[in-house]
Amino acid sequence: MTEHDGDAVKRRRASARASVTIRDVARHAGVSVATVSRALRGSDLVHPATRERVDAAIEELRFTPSQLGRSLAERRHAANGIVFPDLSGPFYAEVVLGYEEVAATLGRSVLILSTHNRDSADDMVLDLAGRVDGLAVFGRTVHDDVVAEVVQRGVPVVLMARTEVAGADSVRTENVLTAHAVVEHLAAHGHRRMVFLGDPVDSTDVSERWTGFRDALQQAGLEAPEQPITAGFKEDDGVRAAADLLAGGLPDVVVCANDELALGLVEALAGAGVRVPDDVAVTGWDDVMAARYAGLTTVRQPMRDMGARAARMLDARISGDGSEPRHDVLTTQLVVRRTCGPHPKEAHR
Amino acid sequence: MTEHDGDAVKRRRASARASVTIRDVARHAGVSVATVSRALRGSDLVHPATRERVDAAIEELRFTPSQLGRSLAERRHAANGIVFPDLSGPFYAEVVLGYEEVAATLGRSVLILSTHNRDSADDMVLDLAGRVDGLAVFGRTVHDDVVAEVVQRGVPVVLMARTEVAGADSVRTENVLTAHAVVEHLAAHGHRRMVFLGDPVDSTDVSERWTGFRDALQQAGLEAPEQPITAGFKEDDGVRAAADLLAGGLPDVVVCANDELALGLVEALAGAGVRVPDDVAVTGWDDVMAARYAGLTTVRQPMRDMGARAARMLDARISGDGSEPRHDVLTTQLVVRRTCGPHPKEAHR
DNA sequence: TTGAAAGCGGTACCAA
DNA sequence: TTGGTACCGCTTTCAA
Repeated sequence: MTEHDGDAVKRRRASARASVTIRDVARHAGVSVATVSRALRGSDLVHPATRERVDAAIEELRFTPSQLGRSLAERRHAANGIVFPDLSGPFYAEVVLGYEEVAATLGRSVLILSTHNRDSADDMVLDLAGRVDGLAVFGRTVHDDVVAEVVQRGVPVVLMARTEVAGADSVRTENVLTAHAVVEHLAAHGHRRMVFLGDPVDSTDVSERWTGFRDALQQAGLEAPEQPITAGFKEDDGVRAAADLLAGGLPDVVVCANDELALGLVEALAGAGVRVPDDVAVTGWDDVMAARYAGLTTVRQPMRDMGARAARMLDARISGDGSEPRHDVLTTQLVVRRTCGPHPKEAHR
Repeated sequence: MTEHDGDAVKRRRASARASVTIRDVARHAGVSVATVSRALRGSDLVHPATRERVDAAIEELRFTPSQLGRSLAERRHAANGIVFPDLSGPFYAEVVLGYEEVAATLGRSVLILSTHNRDSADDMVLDLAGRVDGLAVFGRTVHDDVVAEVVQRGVPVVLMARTEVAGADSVRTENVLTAHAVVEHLAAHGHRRMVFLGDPVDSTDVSERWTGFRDALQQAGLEAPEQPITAGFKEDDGVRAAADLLAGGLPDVVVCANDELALGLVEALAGAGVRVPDDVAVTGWDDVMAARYAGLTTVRQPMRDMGARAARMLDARISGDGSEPRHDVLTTQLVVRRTCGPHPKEAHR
């Protein structure tokens, strides 16, 4: 009776998901699970004839090894994570693209998470850290101590577009030199009164762009505003900013923290009858696709390369590279188009 | 001696990654692993005092439960996958966004994979299927039999922008009606000779857009081309198409399979001195951000909603919904801008 | 070359 | 309320 009950339980359990396990294959092929495992891994300690029997059994039973069992035994996930503040906009897609491509080539799956600055972001990232062999973290997503915690747990971390944290690699793009280049270019147009639109508190990138902008103005002997005009990252933020600018009087130039902001601004200004660049010049940052069609002067960043690099750095760490953390800085370049004003000598594109 | 060796081995193994396990916590708190597990799961069969001891031990040992062990025991991954042909372009990002957002809310991680029409795509998807509780597959990524195989294995699948496969849910956007709307709108402009740019073989979407286009022309009593002008999905493909069109003689309108193609075409035509829409009208499909700034007349699709819906469908299946497969069709709408020609009566945007 | 068995880190049933 | 223990599915010694 008891025996019978036990059987019933066992059967019921098993039927929960009728997955074929390595034991089924072993039984079917008349060998041990160890041998099946070896055959699976392509070990050369398996007799050809045996291997054939195993392969036949695998085929017949349509067996697929469980990643979970495998990962648990191997103590590795064969997966990497990537964390973004948000996935919207044309900007992050490129980073993911570069990252995923490299990770896939290296045989690692990619887990993606966007925090949407939710309160639970910290927990979500910690949870994610428990599912991967390495983690890439973009910008302002979680607090430094969460990053530190992940590092502490032995999960390699690479930071993207974010200030360094002890024990983690990082990749970012150059901002200060390019901010100078932007200002110099605009000054060469004869523009004098320049303002910066964007919130330095939002990200390391914006912060660097703002200070670079201000310093460049001072170096050029031009009047630098005390403060940036704070704004978010979206087109709507640009639209709102337009209203404020119109109310407060237009400068010669508005240097925007990113393209979406700049595009929204240009659009709204145009809607209000202000001509860009005749009445006011505008520049962006990122060089998203829409910037080309809007003729927006901006700064190009190698986003895809950033993703790819992060994936490779992570791979090195996971593979046991114990050297000092690396901090790569990718170069960016000014892309001159229409919104900075007429430029007789420079080449358009 | 043997004992000593065993110990050494054990220690070496353990130090491979000094992770704290539930057994360590149990020992530390002076309880059984079962109790720790219960405390972890928030079971109310744990005495408050005991729980406190367990919590203290967890805290002290900085214990984090292993997702792997948990998943293996629970026989679930708490993760979903999503497969794309490619991640580039402003288009897919929106789908991922909608998908990830819902999945995250439902407590599932998201694994992302792009196949880049690699030969190994089939294997990559099968591998991915082994790491998730459900899979969303976009467009032409893998063969139908791979999808069938995944379904066979008991992993719920939802297809996006792709023809149905037995046993899988699907979400797609409406193409035929909108193709008619596009043609009718263009005909109202007085345009007569219309051609279609894009390759129906590339995707179900393009195929439907092409046949809808052709049928609409016939219904309108206009001459319909026998064949589309084949082209890929990128701006470059549009640039190449421009050269061919210029060589072969311009039609009144070029209806493009997607926006990037249309934008590349418009750009290249402009570069060749052809005025859009005066000399030739152009329309796209997708309504990506750049389309707004280029004034491209196009068709808007609710990409984010598609992703969100796929995630919810998957959730229902994973949760045991055994009803007949659902096939949702999302409505799309014509967005009239400049590139279709002057339209005195309609509203711009 | 092969097999037995001890893990990997949890969960949950059964008995106490 | 608790503890003992048998799994979950695979990998990898160790011994034969």
